[in-house]
Amino acid sequence: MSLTATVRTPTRKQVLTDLRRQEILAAAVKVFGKKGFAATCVGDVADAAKIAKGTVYLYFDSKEEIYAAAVQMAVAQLRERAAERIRTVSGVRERLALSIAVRLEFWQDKQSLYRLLLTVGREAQHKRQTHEVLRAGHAYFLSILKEGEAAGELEARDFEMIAWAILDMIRGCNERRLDHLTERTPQEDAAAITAFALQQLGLA
Amino acid sequence: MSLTATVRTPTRKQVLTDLRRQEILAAAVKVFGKKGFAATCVGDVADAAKIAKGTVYLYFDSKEEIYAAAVQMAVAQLRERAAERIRTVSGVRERLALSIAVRLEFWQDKQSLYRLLLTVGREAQHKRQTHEVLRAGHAYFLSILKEGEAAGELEARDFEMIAWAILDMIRGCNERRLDHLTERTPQEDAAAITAFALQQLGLA
Amino acid sequence: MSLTATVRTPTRKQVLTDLRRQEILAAAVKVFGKKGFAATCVGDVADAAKIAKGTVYLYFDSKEEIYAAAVQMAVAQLRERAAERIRTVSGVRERLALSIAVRLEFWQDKQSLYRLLLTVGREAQHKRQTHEVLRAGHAYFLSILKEGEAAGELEARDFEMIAWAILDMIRGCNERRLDHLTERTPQEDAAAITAFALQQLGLA
Amino acid sequence: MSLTATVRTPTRKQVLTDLRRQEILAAAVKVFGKKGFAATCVGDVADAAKIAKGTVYLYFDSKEEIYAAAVQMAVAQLRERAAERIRTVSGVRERLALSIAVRLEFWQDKQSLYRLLLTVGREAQHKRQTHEVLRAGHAYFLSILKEGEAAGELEARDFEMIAWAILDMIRGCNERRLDHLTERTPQEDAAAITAFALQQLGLA
DNA sequence: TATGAATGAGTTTTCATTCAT
DNA sequence: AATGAATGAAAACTCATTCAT
Repeated sequence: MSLTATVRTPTRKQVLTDLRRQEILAAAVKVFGKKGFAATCVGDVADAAKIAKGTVYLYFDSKEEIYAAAVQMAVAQLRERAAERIRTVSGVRERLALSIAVRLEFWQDKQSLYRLLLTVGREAQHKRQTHEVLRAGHAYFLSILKEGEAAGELEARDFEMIAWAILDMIRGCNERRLDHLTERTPQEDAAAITAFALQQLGLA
Repeated sequence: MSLTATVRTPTRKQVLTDLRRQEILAAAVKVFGKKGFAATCVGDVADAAKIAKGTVYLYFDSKEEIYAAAVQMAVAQLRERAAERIRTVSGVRERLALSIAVRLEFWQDKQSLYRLLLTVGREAQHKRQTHEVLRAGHAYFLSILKEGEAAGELEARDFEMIAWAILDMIRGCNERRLDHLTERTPQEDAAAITAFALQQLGLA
Repeated sequence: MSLTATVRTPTRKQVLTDLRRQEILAAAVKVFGKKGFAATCVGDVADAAKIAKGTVYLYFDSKEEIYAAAVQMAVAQLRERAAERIRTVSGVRERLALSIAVRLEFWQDKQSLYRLLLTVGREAQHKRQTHEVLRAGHAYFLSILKEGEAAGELEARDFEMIAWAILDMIRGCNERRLDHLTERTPQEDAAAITAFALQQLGLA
Repeated sequence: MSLTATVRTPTRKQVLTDLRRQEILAAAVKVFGKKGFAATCVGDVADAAKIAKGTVYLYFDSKEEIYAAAVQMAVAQLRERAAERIRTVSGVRERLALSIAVRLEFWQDKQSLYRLLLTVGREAQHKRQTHEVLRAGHAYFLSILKEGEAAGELEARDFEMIAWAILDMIRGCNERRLDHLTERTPQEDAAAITAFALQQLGLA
């Protein structure tokens, strides 16, 4: 009960609590992604996290809250990773190619996370969050194109539409791979989408 | 009890039954689209259709069957609409333009139906049905392109990928309109997507 | 609206009503006997009677009432048929042999009726009726034995018990035949049971 | 957390689980016996066991399984009881007398269990299980008789039929006592049935 | 009188959440 | 803090009964 102890204890507790929360969220992402929100029961999450059902409720108030936190975590990871590789290159061609490639390769080993975003992001109560992610992606590609125009690398076109088209194709390829509807690699898809975009931009 | 009456009776019953089914399906589309498949209970569908819960089961064997029928109805309607307009034109350019336009205009007044396909189609147990719809759409555009090649209107390209890209862009535009993320009209979107496609095909 | 018409009409109606009731009961015996009371739904009875579900309720107030009437009918038939053949013979041996044989042969073509009595008669609310039938059977065999004693054909024994034993064996044989647990004919069973009884009575 | 505790823990859990199962089964026997299988709902069983409806499903997968377990329990108890007393005697007379007595005395304080077997066993879906019980009983008496023949204590007869007759009489006596149609004691009934059997076997 | 579509209370079963240990 | 047995509200589905035609 010394001063130091009093100060440290909550911190240590906080760290442990956060760790447990992360473990539970990782498990939640896995099972929600596999079976969807409604078809997943709290017991499934607990099992996947190798803890008891009751323990889940020590860290989250409800199933809803678990889900919301899982989505939030997924989105945060996505943004962080995506931003990280892009700054290393310059020029429209390279930045486009890399941005597309990142968005296709990133999910390779995160299928359940992607599945979670797809299934859960569709549910009414999470629309807003999903829209934010989409808008951010669009803004990002738009900025590449506009900077290209500013740098004289591109002529003015309907960049808005092209940016959406790029996102749509990325999403389509990702979903098809997730659902085993394609045998192409992320790299092959990235190349095709990039070529597609360049042709629209008159850079082919 | 005239001969005609006797002959018509089963028809009349059939008509009434079909009407009820349509009513229930319309209600189902509405509530499934709003709350998702899992979060909607049969009572909700019944309430929306203003009938008793048990009555639903006179027309459908299970909640699953209602969903399947709703999707089937939507797909059938779309196909019919598409087929009826497509007969009026010939040539790759026109067929492509029209097919894309139909797929964008069709959903204008069927937003809850489209929402149903989006949300519910994502759930694990309905993957297969969703995939069928996607594959059918892909096959359809692919056939237009291949016939164009056979007719000498197009040179050989990666038609597979182009067909998927068209579908991806259509889907993206539709979803953005559904979510009020765009202010473009279906016609404007159709024109843009068609232009994209033609450029990829070297017909721009 | 003449006097005759007024008098006749209810009679004619009554006859028709009774006929319909009989038809429905015959159908009820069949399906109740096959599936039991609880597992049979009114629709099954209606189907078996080839009428509409609603029509059943024009002749009976409830499913319970159908069942009660069916049991009553079954019991009445049983008594009538059993009594009919017995008076033709005299002497303990013959009366016993014939009484046993009748009770085994009677059910040969009335399996669903017997099944009905077995399954339904077991249910709590129909205990009393079932007991009446059993007691009547016991009283009947007891009277044969007592008359035999009075006539000097038999020495005094525990006739009560022997009468019950005869009934028990008859019932056992009937049930085994009903359930296909035996390949013996009713006649073979009757002979065996009669031999048993005679041995107990010292007449073997 | 001693070694013993660690070793015992699963055992303790198992014991508690078994206890609960027994409690539920006891309640089930009571209500099934009173109202029959179909007319009893799981809530009734839960109420009788003074637990919540959902709790029942922690110990049994379905209403069907409860019934099956109850019957199995009854049969196992009967067998155990019979086997334990039968080892004390030898010779056809004694084994027969004892086997019959056990089957009559056993049910004295288990009326609702017996009622369960009677009422529920009659329902179509449980026929098979009931038949198994009957066949086992028959096989048991048959084996006593055949061993008696092998040991030279009995001459060959229609043992099949005699074994059935014994079972039929036991059943009749049991049912009459259940329904208050008799005032005899199980012991008196046992003596009478045994005497009956011995006379048929020429051992009287 | 006959029909069978409609009803809604009742049944089995699941599962998020609580709480005694 | 951790557990998992217990709870009971809610869901899918059934079916006896009613009633408009």
